[in-house]
Amino acid sequence: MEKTWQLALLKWYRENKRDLPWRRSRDPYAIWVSEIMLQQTRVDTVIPYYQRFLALFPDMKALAGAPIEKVYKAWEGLGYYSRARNLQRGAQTVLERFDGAMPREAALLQKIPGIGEYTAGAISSIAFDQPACAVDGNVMRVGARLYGDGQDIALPATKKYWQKEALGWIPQGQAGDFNQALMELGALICLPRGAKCAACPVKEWCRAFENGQVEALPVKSAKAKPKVERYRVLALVDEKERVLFCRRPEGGLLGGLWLLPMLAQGEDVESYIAKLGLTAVERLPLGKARHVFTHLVWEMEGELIRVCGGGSLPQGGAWVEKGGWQALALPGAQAKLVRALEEELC
DNA sequence: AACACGGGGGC
DNA sequence: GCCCCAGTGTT
Repeated sequence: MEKTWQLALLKWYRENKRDLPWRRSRDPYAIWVSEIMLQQTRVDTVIPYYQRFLALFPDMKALAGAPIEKVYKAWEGLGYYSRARNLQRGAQTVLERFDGAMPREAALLQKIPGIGEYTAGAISSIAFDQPACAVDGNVMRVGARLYGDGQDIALPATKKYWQKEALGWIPQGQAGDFNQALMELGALICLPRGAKCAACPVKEWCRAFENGQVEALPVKSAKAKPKVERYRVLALVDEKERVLFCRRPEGGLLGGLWLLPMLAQGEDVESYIAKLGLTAVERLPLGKARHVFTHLVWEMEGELIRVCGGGSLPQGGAWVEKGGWQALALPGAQAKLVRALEEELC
């Protein structure tokens, strides 16, 4: 054990790192986009989105000036849609408040919408080689095992602890590679379950490996069970074969995305239709669908209702021609019902 | 400190 | 079906 685990890890990273698209760029904007996409999202999922997004919005100005609808469409299916909105707001912020140049210091980066402690440290270290830490779930897992630490990583206080520790680990002038090396170790070797300790470059230094505690660490307290909500999903189809979609308000669940109107259990379908000045001509079931969010479950029952007449539109509502909804950003939550609708209409 | 906020992958 | 994840913003 002639050297430190930090240098062993760095050496391993340089020999084994994956060839990822954002690692081919030194453009802070490109690195920023990748870090936002990678929040709570796996590398394999992100890659195609990243490439499409950079082709669509190659620089900060292109993103800042784009219609938000296009930004949402590019994000469709990635989830956590406030990331897309904040990324654009962030680009506008950098152009207006920072003269178009990304700040180098983590503390300044954190003033940009969508950039929190982790992402500020990641951009500062990776794009600018500033000595900042970037502590995420991976880094806490690696730390907990290396040091045999049983603190609950679900607690904010534990994150604070590891941020302070991780700052002290950074080899002089190599923050970018070192931080990426920690994440790479967490992603490839020090897995949540089934860790590949035999292939680990720092196993000689690992307390959990030494004590047979690898699977027991890190400690993470359980989250509350998701709440179940039941909805009737309506595909209202008018005489011209147009379908009513509603755009969700910004900020909340699926903010900015388009959905078929949903009625909570107990709400009356007839009166909803009547309120829009419509008359139901024909009704047929579209089947059931279930969608699980982190904190919520939607149990939906779809119904196609052919209507005539028409007066008012609901909040955020619009009649969309058959097939026209391909251009809208639709969440995965209703994908099954929208497919069933398409089958009925063709 | 707790909660809201998506979706996909692994077993 | 259950668990996990390259977090941030709001309250």
